[in-house]
Amino acid sequence: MYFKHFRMRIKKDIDSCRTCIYRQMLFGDLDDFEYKLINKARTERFYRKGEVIKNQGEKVDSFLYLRKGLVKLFKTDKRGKEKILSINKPGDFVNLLNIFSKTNYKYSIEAIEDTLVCDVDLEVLEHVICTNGDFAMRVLNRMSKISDEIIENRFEQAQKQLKGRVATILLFFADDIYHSLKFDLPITRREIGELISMTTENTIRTFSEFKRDKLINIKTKTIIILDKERLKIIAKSG
Amino acid sequence: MYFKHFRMRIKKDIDSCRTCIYRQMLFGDLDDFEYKLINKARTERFYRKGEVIKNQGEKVDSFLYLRKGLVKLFKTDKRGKEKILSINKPGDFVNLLNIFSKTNYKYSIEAIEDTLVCDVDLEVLEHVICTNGDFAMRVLNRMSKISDEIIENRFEQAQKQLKGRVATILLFFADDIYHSLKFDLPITRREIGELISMTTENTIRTFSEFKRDKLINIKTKTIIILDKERLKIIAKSG
DNA sequence: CGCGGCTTTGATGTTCATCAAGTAAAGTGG
DNA sequence: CCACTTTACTTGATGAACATCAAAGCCGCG
Repeated sequence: MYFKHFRMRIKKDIDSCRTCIYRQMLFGDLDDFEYKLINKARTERFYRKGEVIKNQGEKVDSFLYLRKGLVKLFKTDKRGKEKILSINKPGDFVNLLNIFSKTNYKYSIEAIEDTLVCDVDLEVLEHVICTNGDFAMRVLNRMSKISDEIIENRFEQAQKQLKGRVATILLFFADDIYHSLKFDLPITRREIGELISMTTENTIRTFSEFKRDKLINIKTKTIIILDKERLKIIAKSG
Repeated sequence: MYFKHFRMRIKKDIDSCRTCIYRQMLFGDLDDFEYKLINKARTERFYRKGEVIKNQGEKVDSFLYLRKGLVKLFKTDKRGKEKILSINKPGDFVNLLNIFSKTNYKYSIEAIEDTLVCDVDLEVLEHVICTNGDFAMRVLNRMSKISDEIIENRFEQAQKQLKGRVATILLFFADDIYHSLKFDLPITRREIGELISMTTENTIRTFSEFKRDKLINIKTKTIIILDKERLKIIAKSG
């Protein structure tokens, strides 16, 4: 694979963290001493598209948050088929829900675009949680919100059939990830299928159908949303 | 409904809490002062089968843990159809994953057997979390574990088809809930369908098929598992 | 330039939901 | 306690949604 020649860069750039808007969300209210502790325990890592960040089975020993790029969380079943659990974007606390269970990763994490991740040593994070109750509450609050979202999302998606799910994922990329009606898909059709629980063939068929109906335009990886309103209706009603 | 004539009992029996094995799991290491705080904020509530404990949309203002009985968490979609998210048994921290998000219940909770619930005022719980970092860590650990289980469960169930899911739910009742090969179903066939995402009719059909194949015996609500090994194989392979 | 993975389309088959219709059981009211 | 109503349960027939299988073109890359 092409990224094998690439040497992973690890940065320790305190200034880039001080100005990081994502940091503010969780670490914003820490006092100077705690902040320095976290910052010393923090590593900034860069991954090329396609690189694996964590492997299913690895020990969970750090807290990850995504600064730039895009990652997918996925699991492999016995037959070797993958299923994508979620796609995370900048600002997401990728593994927050699972880091405190003292077990190994139950899923893998892979960069699907060139990605910058902040990695905070878990022991240090736990130390700060133990000594700063308000910070602990913020972590709990964040975890609950992530959990709320997952429950709500699953519930919504479960009622939909294929067209609705494809429409939803297209709007997800357009609105939540790229903030544009035109974007390049960061994943293959097979992966989209793995994400919304359908086969590659039916993913493609639905794409073709949307193109026929002038909802979108497709040129291999490039998608242009032509009729967002109708796509929204399909995404909602199923 | 028959329970309308029933007056809800609220108890404040400190001794029953001191000896409560479930309490130990989370509140075991609190010091005397904190323990008394929690205990004062605690209410023990009894619900008859069929009673609603929390309604979708209600404010989340307490932490619930189940001492006796059985509850279901469910959501209603636009068309009025219900979907059961999970069934909780004694020892489960029913709403732990969601209580810190400062929003309202995204699901309803209903007793599906006569049920005893401990209800701890959320503000007091949060106070103790803020002042006791080790306790905060135990809460975080518990949340992560619940989350791990949900992810794992969903992943397993998603690969299975109807027979596998029905077999799984039968083993769940036999092994995890009643610890017996013979038990009375606490929910209707429709509800089983809502729990494993299939129609009432197909739930029944699968039951009938299992009966024909001498895997189980059914007499309305009463189930006897005749061939657990074969049932396990079906549950696993799908 | 040829190999392997991605993409595409069509044909076929399976799984499951929906519809219909009837029986059994359980709650309700006189 | 019995008629009445409602809800739960059951089975069969039909059709829709989706997976699977097959085959071919495309594209990047060694």
